Amino acid sequence: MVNPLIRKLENFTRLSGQDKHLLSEFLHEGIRHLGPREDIIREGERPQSVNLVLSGWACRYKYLEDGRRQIIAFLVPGDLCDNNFFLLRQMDHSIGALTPISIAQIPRHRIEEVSLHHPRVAQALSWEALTSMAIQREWTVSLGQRDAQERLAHLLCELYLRLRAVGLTDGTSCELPLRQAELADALGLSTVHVNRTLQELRASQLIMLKGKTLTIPDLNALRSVAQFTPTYLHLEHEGRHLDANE
Amino acid sequence: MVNPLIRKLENFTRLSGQDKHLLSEFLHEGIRHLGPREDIIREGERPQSVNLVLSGWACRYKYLEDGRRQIIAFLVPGDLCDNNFFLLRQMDHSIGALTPISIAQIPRHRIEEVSLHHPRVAQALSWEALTSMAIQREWTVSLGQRDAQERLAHLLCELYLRLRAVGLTDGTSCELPLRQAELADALGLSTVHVNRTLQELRASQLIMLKGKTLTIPDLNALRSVAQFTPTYLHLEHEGRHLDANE
DNA sequence: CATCCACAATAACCCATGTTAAGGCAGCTT
DNA sequence: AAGCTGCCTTAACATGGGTTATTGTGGATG
Repeated sequence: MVNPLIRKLENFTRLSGQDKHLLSEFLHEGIRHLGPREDIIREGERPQSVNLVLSGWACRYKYLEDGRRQIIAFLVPGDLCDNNFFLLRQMDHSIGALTPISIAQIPRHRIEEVSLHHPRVAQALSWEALTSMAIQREWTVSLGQRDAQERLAHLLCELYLRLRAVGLTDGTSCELPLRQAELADALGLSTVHVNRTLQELRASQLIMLKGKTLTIPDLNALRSVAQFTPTYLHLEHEGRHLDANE
Repeated sequence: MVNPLIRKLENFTRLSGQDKHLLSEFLHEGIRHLGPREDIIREGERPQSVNLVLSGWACRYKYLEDGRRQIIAFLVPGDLCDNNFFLLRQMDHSIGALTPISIAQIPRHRIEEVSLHHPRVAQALSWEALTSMAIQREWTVSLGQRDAQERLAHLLCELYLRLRAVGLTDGTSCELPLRQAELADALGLSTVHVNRTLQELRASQLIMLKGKTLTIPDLNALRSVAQFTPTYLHLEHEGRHLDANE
């Protein structure tokens, strides 16, 4: 298994052998394995290191006092959970595993060392932070303006492209190890309505979803339902252009 | 007028005289004055510098094809509009002025220089980026889970505390130069419903809002309506604790 | 000082989505 | 193989908030 972070960063820039070596050393410091519903880090804790998802899915989430839960972000292989968060006194949200997951714990000093002495890698890590902000902004747009069908279709497009960027798609399919309740908490909808909306997308032949496998037979069709524009993922660098259907 | 960025960063850390000197030099490079509805930077452009709000209000926003608009963030004095965005090929959203506004254009090389040679200032700028991400996450929670009254109350608490952090409150009052249509686009509600909800908050004596002045006679009361917890603003550093009513 | 104009305030009606409740089904467990 | 258990599906009904339309209001302008 190649370090999915390297794979992801190569969507932004070419990395030298030395850069990759540096990044692959991130893995040697301590790998944790967690099961579904276990927390990687919890609201209120003080983060001391940076967690990198190697395999499996996780999510940021926050509970309100009365039990409502919002899933704030999904984290897939190659995603950094909390880059730079050690600057803060405490986590303002929790991060939990959704599937069995393995994560590398990267000690703070390694990150700081890289950002001091390896500007190219530091830049790539900044790019990863910028795209995760861009994704958060796009979620704001979805939750504020898009209706249920657009919102769901938009999320599925995003997840498919993010997985493709780290080599985790297979033709027109990818894993989608989420329960409808988790989709609901991410989309700000009820589980019942997520179910209805999935039925609609299925009926329109826009998606197939059996078990934990999602198939998008015609990505452009789904994109147009969602008004999805992939720009915000910032996956194309100079001279390289993404064909969303490729 | 003191550089509001310095004022803001001092909520995170103590800055030396030299640090402050460095930061105040950010202002000398080019100050732009824009009127309401003028854009600071537009979706699709390639950012070449970093914009700092000195006075006035701005917002990030994005239009969907059919004219729906989401306001993604409000920017008040001391906020950096697009720190590090020059790493990206293009803006994935626009930033526009809401009031007459003055902004400093900080050239890319100044920022890079600081992050290479002045780690304390670089850390402070990272902190500012981390808090703006935290605010974005909290907006995700609001849009996904909170009903209209909670959402509005939450936003007002947030804005009041952010303004207080840069010295722009006066007792229990602050400026709120937003039209109801802008609140609506930020909250994912219709203008009609924003109006209804403002009436409710007024009727409950939770806020007073005449002209462009907002008064929150009892911040804790408004906080409890919103289930507002200020942690995510990360305004208290070691040894210093915020009294939300102070 | 009359007229605009942008914005705020209300009212009447409607619909997308929430809520509650009741099956259904597949994969474990004993 | 019977019975759980967790999740998906569906139905009936309720409601928060949207839509459309009209009126009010205060500050700018000729």
